[in-house]
Amino acid sequence: MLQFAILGLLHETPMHGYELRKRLNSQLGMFRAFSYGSLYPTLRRMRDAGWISEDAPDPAVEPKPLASRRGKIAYKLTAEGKERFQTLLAEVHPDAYEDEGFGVHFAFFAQTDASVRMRILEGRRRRVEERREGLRSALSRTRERLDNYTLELQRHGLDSVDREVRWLNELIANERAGTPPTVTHPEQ
Amino acid sequence: MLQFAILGLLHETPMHGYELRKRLNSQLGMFRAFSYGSLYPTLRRMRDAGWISEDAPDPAVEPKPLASRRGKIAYKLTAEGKERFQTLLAEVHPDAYEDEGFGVHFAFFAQTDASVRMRILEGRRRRVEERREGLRSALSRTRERLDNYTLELQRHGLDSVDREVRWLNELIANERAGTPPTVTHPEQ
DNA sequence: ATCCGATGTATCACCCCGATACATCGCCCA
DNA sequence: TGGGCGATGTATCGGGGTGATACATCGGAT
Repeated sequence: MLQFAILGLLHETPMHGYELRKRLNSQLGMFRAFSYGSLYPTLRRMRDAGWISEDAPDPAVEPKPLASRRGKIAYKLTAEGKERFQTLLAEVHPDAYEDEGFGVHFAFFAQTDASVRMRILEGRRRRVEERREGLRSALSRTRERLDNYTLELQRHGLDSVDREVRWLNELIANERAGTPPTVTHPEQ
Repeated sequence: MLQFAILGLLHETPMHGYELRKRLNSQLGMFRAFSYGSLYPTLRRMRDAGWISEDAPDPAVEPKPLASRRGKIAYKLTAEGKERFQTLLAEVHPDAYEDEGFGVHFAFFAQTDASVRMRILEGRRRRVEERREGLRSALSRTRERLDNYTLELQRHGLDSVDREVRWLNELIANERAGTPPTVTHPEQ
């Protein structure tokens, strides 16, 4: 998943690891936050796999006698990396509508085929509706046994899930109407 | 955090690991789901720490020549475990209003001191408001550079955060009014 | 002149998830 | 009577993520 997000961001422009992490946590974030402890090992794995290449800008402009001279590294996609990204964009693996992956896939919808967009949105809706039904029945089953705080927590969780279903319904309706983005939100 | 949740559930009644996991994911879940891969190691750590003890019901009712006879284990709190739970209930560590811990702490509010409840709710609100401001400024800063899908994702995230702030405001107002639980929700 | 926060790369210990294996039990229905 | 099947139940393992930390540079503000 992190790999997919990195491919997508580097598809726009080459970037340093640091900038990559900032974009990861502001654009795709909100639902997921990545740390360096996962970013750098993942970048190394991707380089070894051949999806990306590293540009160490100046080999020896300032040779600095200190041995610990760590240079800045600009990462960019290789041809294989671009191909890999297109492949991932086109497939509708369950990852695309599970919690961890949906946000990332959605963030790249502008580059995704319309039919794939629809399949992902519907898969996600189905997934969230299943959870909603599970919560509903659990709540009605245990309503008496729980104190009011626990109950309120359940209710709030159920509300959140419900809200996401409605959001997905709007998006799906707009996709069908051929009005993909720009849902008219009254801003507060 | 898992430890706190386990202490709280075992505080009601002794339980098997299996039942424990079910309760964990239905009552405190919604925001977090625990797996056996974390549950059993955690139980072992807690047993070693002395918070809980294991009851293997029948030592040798049926000695079954098969060596692989794994018995059911009922976990229950020790005196130290109860004390530990009370300590955790009383302290207002940042964990209590970070994402991972807030849900669990809230679920045990019925057993929590009123002043601690208030401090946790206010801490959580502050935390979520900070995030909201971060998102707001990030959104207005990058509004032009983003495609409409990414924008819509940001907006939905912002809405969610906003909704949580309003929820916390209601809860805090009710706490102040001395009407702790049972917020009047019109049920759909 | 100096301090400080942002930029930048990197690692480590600890923890958690998802999948899997294995075993028993209660229940239905054929 | 038996046979299947889903729920109950304990347990582990690989892969991977988090949070903290270390180190280094650089531009700007005081």
